[in-house]
Amino acid sequence: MSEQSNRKGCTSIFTLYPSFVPELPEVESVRRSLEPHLLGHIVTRSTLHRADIVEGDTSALALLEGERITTLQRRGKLLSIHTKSGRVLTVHLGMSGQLLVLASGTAPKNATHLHAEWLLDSGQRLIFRDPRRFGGISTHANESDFHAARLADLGPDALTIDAAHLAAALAKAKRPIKAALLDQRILAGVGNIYADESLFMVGINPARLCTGLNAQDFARLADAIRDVLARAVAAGGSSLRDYVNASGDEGSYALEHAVYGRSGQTCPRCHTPLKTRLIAQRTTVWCPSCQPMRPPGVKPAPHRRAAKPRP
DNA sequence: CTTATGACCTGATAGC
DNA sequence: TGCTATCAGGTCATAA
Repeated sequence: MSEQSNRKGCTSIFTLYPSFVPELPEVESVRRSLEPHLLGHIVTRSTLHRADIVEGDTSALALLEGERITTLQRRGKLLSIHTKSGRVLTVHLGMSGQLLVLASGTAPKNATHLHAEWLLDSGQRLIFRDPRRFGGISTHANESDFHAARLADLGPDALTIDAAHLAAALAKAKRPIKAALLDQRILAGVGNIYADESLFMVGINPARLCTGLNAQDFARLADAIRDVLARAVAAGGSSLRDYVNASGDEGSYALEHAVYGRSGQTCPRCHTPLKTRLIAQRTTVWCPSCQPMRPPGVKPAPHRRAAKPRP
């Protein structure tokens, strides 16, 4: 698992290494940690080392050179940097993306795969590093272009997902609920980790088809998604703060996953051996006892006979 | 239209 | 020891 490898030390004043594959909580933690270093500052120089990680205009201006950063936003797993003149630059961390803030004159410990960097008027440098290059950057001249190109196809943010939207979007979907939760057009921010965790929390089998879920299922699922993400944001934030404040230690935080990454172990709730298989091409772990294919008390629907024509 | 699948990419790890 | 095979997964293009 790459989560350990992502937590190596660094000579920067701080590093923003997500403890896990970046999903919504990790991106939100990065966003919050970057804010004090970026907001109000001017990009004095932008440098692109790999043009193919950028979608859109790759000019210095498009890469925010000379621009003053006003806000850092996030929708799902997508981070966006907004400037006073209205330009927008997005960063998606993909599988292995990192955003590093370096003090003047320092270099990252691992200086490979550095694809883009921004020198700030503070002297600090912001660096985008992404070994696997599943992540990337996009540039937009204004807010409406950014919205049309990047936000229009994204569902509402998973941190504030409500039951009504979930039910409306999925009630007629003929696919496993887990596959639907991974679909960023339905809701933005849930990946493989939090999909499995949320489904475990509400006792829904990840292979169950959306059409088999009722309004109460969607309501409890929406509650669980918000809850598990909010708790991860809080924990991830403290982890990053620990790292910044501590003397170089990586921080002791490790989120307690109930099922994710626990293949071959037993359910933390009932101690039944967990099951593992691929759903939507992703490793999926669940408890066959806590997450039955049929909810308790529900019997298979009887076959319906054709109505007899009445004379 | 909806849903499914392979490709992309590199680092870690297991096994020989 | 060094080599090879396998696995991880977010998103996109393409297929069914």
